[in-house]
Amino acid sequence: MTETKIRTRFAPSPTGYLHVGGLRTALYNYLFAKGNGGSFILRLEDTDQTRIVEGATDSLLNALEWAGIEPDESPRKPGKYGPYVQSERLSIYKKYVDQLINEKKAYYCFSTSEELEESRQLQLKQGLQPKYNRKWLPEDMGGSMLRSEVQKRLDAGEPCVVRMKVPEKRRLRLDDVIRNIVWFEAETIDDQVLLKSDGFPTYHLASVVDDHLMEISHVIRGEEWLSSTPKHLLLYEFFGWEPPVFAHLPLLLNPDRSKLSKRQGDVAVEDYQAKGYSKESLVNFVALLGWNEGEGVEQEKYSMDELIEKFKLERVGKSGAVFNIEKLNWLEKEYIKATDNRILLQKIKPLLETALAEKETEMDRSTISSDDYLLAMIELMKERVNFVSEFVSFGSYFFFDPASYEESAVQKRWKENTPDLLSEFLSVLNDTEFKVDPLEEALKAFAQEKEVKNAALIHPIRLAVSGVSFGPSLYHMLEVIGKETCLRRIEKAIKTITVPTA
RNA sequence: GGCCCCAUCGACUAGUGGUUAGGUCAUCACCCUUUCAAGGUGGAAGCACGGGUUCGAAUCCCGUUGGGGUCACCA
Repeated sequence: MTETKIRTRFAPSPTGYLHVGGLRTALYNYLFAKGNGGSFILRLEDTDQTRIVEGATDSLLNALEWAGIEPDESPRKPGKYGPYVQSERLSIYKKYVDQLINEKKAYYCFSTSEELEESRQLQLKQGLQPKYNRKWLPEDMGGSMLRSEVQKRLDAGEPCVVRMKVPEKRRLRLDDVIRNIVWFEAETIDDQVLLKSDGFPTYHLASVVDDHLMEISHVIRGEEWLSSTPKHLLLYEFFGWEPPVFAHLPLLLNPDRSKLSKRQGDVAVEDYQAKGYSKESLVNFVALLGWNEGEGVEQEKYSMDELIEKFKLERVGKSGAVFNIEKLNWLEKEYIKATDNRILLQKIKPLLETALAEKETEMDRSTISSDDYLLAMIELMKERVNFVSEFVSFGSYFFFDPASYEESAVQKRWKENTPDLLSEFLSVLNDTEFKVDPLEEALKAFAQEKEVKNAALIHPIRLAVSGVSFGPSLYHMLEVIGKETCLRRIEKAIKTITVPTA
């Protein structure tokens, strides 16, 4: 028995950005292909000329590449990437449409959109389900329209479309990997347009023809396609082709459980990219929306390689999944904690350069730009940040003197005796080596001598040095930032902060 | 409205006739602690409803309800 080669595809239309739902669809197709020694291809469905958005193709390609989902083959010249493009294949579709017409499985239709609308309204008024009425069905297909009449109109160049002739009484059976058996009655299916009056195919025709010609073995797509699948099944039958295996994925939902949409938050991959999410966390997160390993496996973090190894189409669920950002945030944080400091360093450098270019700093630029300094800062901050960008924003005091002091912290921590206490402690600090242990010893000894709690020094010093009430261990922070800067900041704080009046 | 899909904690889910219904995120409490995190421990929280089938249903069947998708010369 010969195994059919696994081939999957992702077939977006270039109408904008890559939707996170699209990302998941692409990912599942990719994972399934890779995990089964198959190929994954990319196909641009640009058959609606009116909806094409300039730059959309590039943004789609970039997002996919960023996520690490790369197609295996390309119709372009060797060495150059590029997806299959439907608008470049019009003659192919035309050929197959002609075949269907010759075989009386499709027919020309000259109805105008006004007529169509009128007919729809009429049927609605009669309480009927609006359906296309086959006024152009030729006599040799069971209609009353003369072939010669059709030909005459065609010759006159009258605009027309081609519709498929859906059989009267038929039950169509879909065997879906995820949804099992689904039955459809042919009478509920309209005579779908296959070729539009501008000569472009509709999605239905183009995708069936392409999936066949490109030898796609598994069509893995969103559930929104489920109800048009019987049309596709019929087309495979018309052509005498073996249909691919279908798998209709559950939808991604808004928190209110409607289909995930703009309006209720970000839906574009590039939005998440811009917000600073890493590809690892986004891919990981989206993979878990509808798929899991099962059988008591408690793993939450998966690398792309692990996903390829473990992904099983059969383990994809049936019900829609809410795109819950909180878990994504948690994953992002997990990834930062698990990332090597040197890799984080590379991610932070460009961000820091931008920040330094925009702002004056009283610190030594060569020091704060040095790898050693940044690595030390990363070590202190990595389990406190939510995004890589926060190393620079929340950790700004590693690079800039505080421009202001957190109001509530001043209220709470800056007491009447604080300025005097700090002034005195300053000279102690001046004689202290700026290392964690000596700093801690010095502070505790001083507090004891002055008969104050450690906290009476710790909190004000943190405030003076960082400007905020939260952050890493004080002693570690002081050590990294260094004596010169710390002393300068404490002096400045003593002069600047006014004791709050109770 | 027709057709189709779906239904376990707030969210993601495990579970395929017998479980104290498990895990993760979020949440709450406590511990650790100079703060914030991180970490540790513990808690609250769920089988939509109604009928069957069965000795026994989250699990199988039917119905109800609810949610969603789709009904274009858009994909």
